[in-house]
Amino acid sequence: MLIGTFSERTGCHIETIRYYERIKLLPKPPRTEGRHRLYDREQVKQLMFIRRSRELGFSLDEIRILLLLVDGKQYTCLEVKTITEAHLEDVKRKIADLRRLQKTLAAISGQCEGGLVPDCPIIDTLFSE
Amino acid sequence: MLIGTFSERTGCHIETIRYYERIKLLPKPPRTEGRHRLYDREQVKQLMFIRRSRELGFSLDEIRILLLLVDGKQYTCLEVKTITEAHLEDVKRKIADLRRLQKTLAAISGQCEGGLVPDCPIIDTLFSE
DNA sequence: CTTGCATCTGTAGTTCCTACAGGTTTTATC
DNA sequence: GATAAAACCTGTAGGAACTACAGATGCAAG
Repeated sequence: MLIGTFSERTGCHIETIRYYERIKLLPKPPRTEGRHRLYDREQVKQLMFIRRSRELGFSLDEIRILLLLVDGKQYTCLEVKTITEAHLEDVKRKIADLRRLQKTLAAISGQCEGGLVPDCPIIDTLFSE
Repeated sequence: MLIGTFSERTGCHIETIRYYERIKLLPKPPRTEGRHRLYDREQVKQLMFIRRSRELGFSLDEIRILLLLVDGKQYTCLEVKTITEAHLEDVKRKIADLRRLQKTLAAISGQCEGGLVPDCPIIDTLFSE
């Protein structure tokens, strides 16, 4: 598949795909005779993983490590354990934060149900020190 | 409290705090006679909210809107419903993605338990098309 | 009163994209 | 098979969200 289709399937802009290739986050794909890039399904999965991880707030460097982890063979067992455990903590915290945000948003939306504009400082009870 | 303490309590770099003030995400704080910034607990909450939202992948513009939402009185009831509902969808998807990531990481970590370096392509079954 | 640390303003650099400009390749149409 | 439109190419410049100085000022302690 050409880069346009690849872009559509992954929801990733064409420019971003070329950027990821430049910084070596994605491997250099084979080309057609006219030098157009060619991708397959395997790479769709990989780019989806990258895109979603980015949306979840992981940096490209963190994603680079995650990809190597999932790929296996780049790290020793101890390193794998250390890195995954750290990420697991991070992921748990993010889930907890998102749940709280979800509740707040639902509460705000609910208050509006009756035609009232919400005015209580809900934020106070959330994301506090 | 001075900006140093404020920075510690929120986990936000001093430069970032000043940057947020410059782009009007944070209000201009009162100053001491020597022009040093003064913050209170209320602002700690607000900045924590901003920081965590950023970690969860929201843009500063989205956060600006979230802050106005939570603050009330900036939007009509219909606007509030529309915006919160859109964000709720987004939040739900993020939680689902994080859960899958959590499972993957746990699986990787688990495989290592026995001293084995993981080598199966777990990524294939996750974050696919 | 001076030494050292925190803060100040301002600017330049980094990361992660995003948007052209100007040129080539492919594909659809006549 | 000519040609026009769409998709692709490389390269560079711009934008968002920080981050890291440099050089000056404020302030508390010895």
